[in-house]
Amino acid sequence: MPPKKRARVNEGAEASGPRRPSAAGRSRSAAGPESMGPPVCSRWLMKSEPESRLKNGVDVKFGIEDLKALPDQTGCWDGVRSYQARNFIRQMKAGQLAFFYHSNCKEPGIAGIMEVVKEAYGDPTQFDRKDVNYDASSRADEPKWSAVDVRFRRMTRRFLPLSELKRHHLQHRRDGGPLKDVALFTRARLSVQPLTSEEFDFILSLEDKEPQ
DNA sequence: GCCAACGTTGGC
DNA sequence: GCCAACGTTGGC
Repeated sequence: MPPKKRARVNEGAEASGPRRPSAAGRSRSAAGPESMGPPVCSRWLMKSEPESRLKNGVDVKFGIEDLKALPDQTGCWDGVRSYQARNFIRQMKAGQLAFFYHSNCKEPGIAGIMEVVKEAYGDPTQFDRKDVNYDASSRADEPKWSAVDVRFRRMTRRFLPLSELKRHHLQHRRDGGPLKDVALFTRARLSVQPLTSEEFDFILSLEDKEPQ
């Protein structure tokens, strides 16, 4: 789910949820340089719906223009209600970049870039009875769901349509290119997805190329 | 608006 | 702990 309109300045007196002490992120620790395993992901793709749609009578529209319009161009990415997506939210580090992806709309694709400005904390909407994403089963002392704050960085120089990304994905599956395993196509319904910097950089390089 | 893919739930 | 039913996502 996309974030709400709530503006949220990154500050907040350390009201964060549980933080892993250090977790050492992805470090393959003592293993050799090339030990296999999940790729290191320090970039993200986050989906949100730019067109109006009612969910329980509430409009869930939140496109990149809506993020841009918030104070400090910063918003709380709340409402994520899938464990996989939540776990990615919890891995995010301040300063990391994410694509803003427009989903469930006339032209799905990547519209711009944002930056994580506040790391995971308890998603306030899970405790808000009036919120579409209220979760009666979540306990205040152990919030089930997490949110991050993100700040608009810039629009991509052109919109990068899903159809174009898919063409590259299919091509790369044949020739081993950078998008061969990209989560957008291998984990279709995941709303918060990890990207390697190789994937991120390749996608970004498309903005200066002809739509083709 | 249809429906495939896929995650979640709950009976057993 | 399996797996069928169910609900949701999201492209088309």
